[in-house]
Amino acid sequence: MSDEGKRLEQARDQFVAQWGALGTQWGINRTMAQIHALLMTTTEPLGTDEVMERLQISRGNAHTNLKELVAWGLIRVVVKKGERREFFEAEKDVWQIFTTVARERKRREIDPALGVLNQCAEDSRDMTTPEGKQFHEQMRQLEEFVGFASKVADRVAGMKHGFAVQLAAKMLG
Amino acid sequence: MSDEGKRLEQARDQFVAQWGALGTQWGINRTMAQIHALLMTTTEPLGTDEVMERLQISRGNAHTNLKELVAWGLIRVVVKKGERREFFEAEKDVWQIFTTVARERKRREIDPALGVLNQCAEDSRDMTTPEGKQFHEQMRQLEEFVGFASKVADRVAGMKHGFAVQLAAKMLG
DNA sequence: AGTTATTTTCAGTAATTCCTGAAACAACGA
DNA sequence: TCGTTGTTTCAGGAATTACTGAAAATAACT
Repeated sequence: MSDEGKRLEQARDQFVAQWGALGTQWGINRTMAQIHALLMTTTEPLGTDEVMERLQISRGNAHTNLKELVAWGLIRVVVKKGERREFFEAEKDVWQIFTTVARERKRREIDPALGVLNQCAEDSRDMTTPEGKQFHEQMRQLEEFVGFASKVADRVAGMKHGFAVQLAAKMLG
Repeated sequence: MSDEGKRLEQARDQFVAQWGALGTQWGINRTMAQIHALLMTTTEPLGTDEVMERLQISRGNAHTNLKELVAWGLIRVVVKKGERREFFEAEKDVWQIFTTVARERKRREIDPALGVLNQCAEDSRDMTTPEGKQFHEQMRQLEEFVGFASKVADRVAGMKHGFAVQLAAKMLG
């Protein structure tokens, strides 16, 4: 292999390893983050066996996390003609990746919180003691804020890239 | 205890339990989230023993997570005069809570990612093959986006509540 | 100084999360 | 139909993370 080929391989390995470590910080399991990193930096779609090989992981592990990434919408199944097995390729557009992750995190982090807060605010609506009123008020404020965050997330995740850049430029400017 | 007293206690227990469960989704350990929920909905500052009692946890666990919450800036140490032991009270203002969490998450999730991407983009700057160029380009785009997100996060975390509401109203309107 | 109250640390254990490897299953062609 | 190739599931084990309980350290008082 060419010299640059080796360097690329090394750089990619670096990225895969470090992105995997970051994943754990993000509450995403290491393998999933590693597969994502690998596919994001590979032009050709890869099959399960190649992923297993490159990351030195078991078939079950590769399978589970590939499917999970598909469920998130971060990678796609690709069928090559003449090939019976499935290949996978990652979404490469950064804004797309961001909106996908944002939607998923909202679904998993914000929406359930909103449910809890709704419930708690409701259950304490008619309390009359100072302590009870304070509790209700705190729940109400949290609910309001999280509901608000939810709307913002929806709006941002629905934006076209150009529009988001414009908005953010205004914010930073 | 009064009837409403019991209902409040139940409501709070609900909140504490569910907020704890949510915490795990957020990558925060259950106990830490529970203590935070308890203190957020309690007017009087609580001591370590009371926290242990209310959540049925060990001293070590209570201690560690109280200190962790202090480190995050989500709760404060309070000294009551005439009392030798430490008491803790939570920040109750929702916008304060949000900016604190935002800052911490940025520090733990965004900044390290930026480091990795910087490195990888740098290491691949001079690659000449198509595959190498593509890799570099992908790193560059990720780096650009995450750097951008970093700035946005700083800006938002530094905003006064009123200004943020205004901005968001514009976004949602 | 000694005594008591409180905080901090940490070795060992419990709980949770993740991964492996093999078996079961499905799809296809001969 | 059967054999082959590829996919999916899952019981058991490995790795990680969280918690306990008690001992050590610190601080405050007499």
